[in-house]
Amino acid sequence: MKNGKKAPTIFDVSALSGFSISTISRVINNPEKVNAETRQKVNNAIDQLGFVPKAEARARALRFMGRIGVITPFFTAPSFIQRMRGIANSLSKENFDLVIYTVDSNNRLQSYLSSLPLTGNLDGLVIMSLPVNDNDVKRLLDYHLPTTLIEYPHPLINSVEIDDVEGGRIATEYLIKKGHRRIAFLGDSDLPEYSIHPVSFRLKGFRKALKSANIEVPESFIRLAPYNQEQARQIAKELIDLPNSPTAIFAATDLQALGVLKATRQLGIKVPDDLAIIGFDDIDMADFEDLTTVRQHLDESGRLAIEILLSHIADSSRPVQHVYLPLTVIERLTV
Amino acid sequence: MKNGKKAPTIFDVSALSGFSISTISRVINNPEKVNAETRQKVNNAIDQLGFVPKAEARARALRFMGRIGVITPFFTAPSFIQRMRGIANSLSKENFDLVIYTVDSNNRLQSYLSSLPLTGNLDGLVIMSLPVNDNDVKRLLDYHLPTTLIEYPHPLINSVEIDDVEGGRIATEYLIKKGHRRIAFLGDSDLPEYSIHPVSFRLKGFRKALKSANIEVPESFIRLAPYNQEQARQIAKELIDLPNSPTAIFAATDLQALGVLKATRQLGIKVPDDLAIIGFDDIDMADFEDLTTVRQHLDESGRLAIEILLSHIADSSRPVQHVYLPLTVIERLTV
DNA sequence: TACAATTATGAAAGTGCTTTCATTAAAATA
DNA sequence: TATTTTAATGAAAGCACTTTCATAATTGTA
Repeated sequence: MKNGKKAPTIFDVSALSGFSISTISRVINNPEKVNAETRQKVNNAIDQLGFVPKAEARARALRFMGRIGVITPFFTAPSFIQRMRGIANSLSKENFDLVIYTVDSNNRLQSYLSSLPLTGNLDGLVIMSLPVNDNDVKRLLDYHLPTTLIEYPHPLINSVEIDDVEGGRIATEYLIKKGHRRIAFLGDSDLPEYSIHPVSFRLKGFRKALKSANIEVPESFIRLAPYNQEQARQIAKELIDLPNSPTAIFAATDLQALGVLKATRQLGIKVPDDLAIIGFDDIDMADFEDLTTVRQHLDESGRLAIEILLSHIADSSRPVQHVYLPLTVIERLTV
Repeated sequence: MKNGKKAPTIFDVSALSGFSISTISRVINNPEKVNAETRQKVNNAIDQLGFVPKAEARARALRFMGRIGVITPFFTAPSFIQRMRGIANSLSKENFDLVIYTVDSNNRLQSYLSSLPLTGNLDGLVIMSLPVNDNDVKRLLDYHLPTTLIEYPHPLINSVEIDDVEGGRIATEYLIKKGHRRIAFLGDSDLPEYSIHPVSFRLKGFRKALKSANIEVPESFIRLAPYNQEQARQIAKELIDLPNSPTAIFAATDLQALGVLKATRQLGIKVPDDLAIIGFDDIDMADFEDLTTVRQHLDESGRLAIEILLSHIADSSRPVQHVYLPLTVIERLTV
């Protein structure tokens, strides 16, 4: 198969197969554009020589690597996955490879952030729901690695964001408009050090809306719990057991809202009559469960991030873009 | 530092500094061969432009980081995502990058399969729920690209599989043991040409189990529908409306089982008393919905695939491994 | 001071690939 | 059968550098 010689080039394959280098290149990159018989012969020659195209030469000729990196928190929350889906979908249409870097500690985040821009084997980077500091940004800029941030903004870098305060406000106002006065808030706690915490902004919006409406919230109505359904269910039960319990709960993430919903089912509480529930995110399951929620269009955020990124890769003179995704209450059956 | 332009090339530095590209190149690669004053000027120009020689960057990229590719069907079914999660999780613990190749057509699959082994970019490959032919396998082997298949086996390549026939049998027997005699089957149809179809094996198991138990199935009890909840819900309603309707439904995927479950809620049918439902896969949502199902431990399949892959990367003399994942009925509340 | 060495530089020829464009052969249509 | 389309191929022009070789300027030597 391989003879001990120098690494074979596309020219060797051309010589052995009798076809031009253009055809060899085609067999490798656009096999469907070449006659089956020819393709077969070329492939034979490739196999015979053990030819492996050099990535560096390829990148040089193409002027890009065809590879986008995504730095994302540990693959676990449904919302991350839906963003990823948006990213993967639009990327595959554009014929880019997707390289995923999962972050499970501050250390790892920093290590990615400091090495990735230097390696030169990425055409662009998406940083999802993770904080970057000025130093990281400077490096990204210095090494000309086009980047889009999702959820965490920075003035010098493209971003796709939502206004969490506003989102919290919208959700709460919706509840108020429906006549609720005793409204509880359920958010997540125990966030890992490397991650960001949008929920605290949603809480801010919650407070703001109530203040505008001149409604007092007892502190016992504001609860934080680890981000999972089990704990949310637990808290929901506690809230329901409170004397003068809330008539509505705003859960700052859908996952937790679903936990609350489950609690109501177990307790035989009627939703929305006895208790209204509104979530935040609009994950896939929200639709299935008919959960009323604030949609932030997760898939779209991924799609958009890629769109912006690719446009900046194509034309790096474009000005930095900061896109705000609209937030809307999706009315379903739980309020 | 950088003005919004394209990434500068050695030519830009040449133009700005007034020296030829040869000199620029020398300043970078053999600084001692160029006059100190010239070198200074060139360096100034380099700094001014923020020029980063691509090749050098790439050299630095020779960091110790491996790269694992995963070829996966279009990022959509929850089961794929859970497998991915298993993969991403175990990979992030090791020093490997994860490159994702999403397949949305036969063409693309073939193009990945024929080009990936050649590029030498990957240290290992996982092919998820996608069929490979002997030719593909030969290429993988010839180019020494360690590979693990998930769900679709091949004698010459590592694989992580489940026995779908057996799974269908288990689910059906479970229903029979619970006293059901009129059992319907709901599977998915309209599979894209490039994908595999485990559900047909589950149907085989279904038939087998019924035969062993001497139970006849009317053909009207065996239904296929596109893979989504909406259609599943529709079909469920039709089944329920049948004269002498089934007392149990085996949905060959959880997603469809959940569609059925939703139909029962809308129709006010009591589960499991009026209708029992069993699914297959055990996706996250199954737990939330208390769906009785056959667990195939999706996360684990991803984890295992990586484990096998890495061990083969470390020691290529290892014999091919075919691992069968156990299937068990997870008893929850719908049967 | 004449001539060889040395040093600093640029022109141009690679490097291994991709892609555009033109050409030819084959198929489809009139 | 003549003519337009389409498919399959090759020639050649990039791509972003590195390297070789030739040339000019400077220094060293007798």
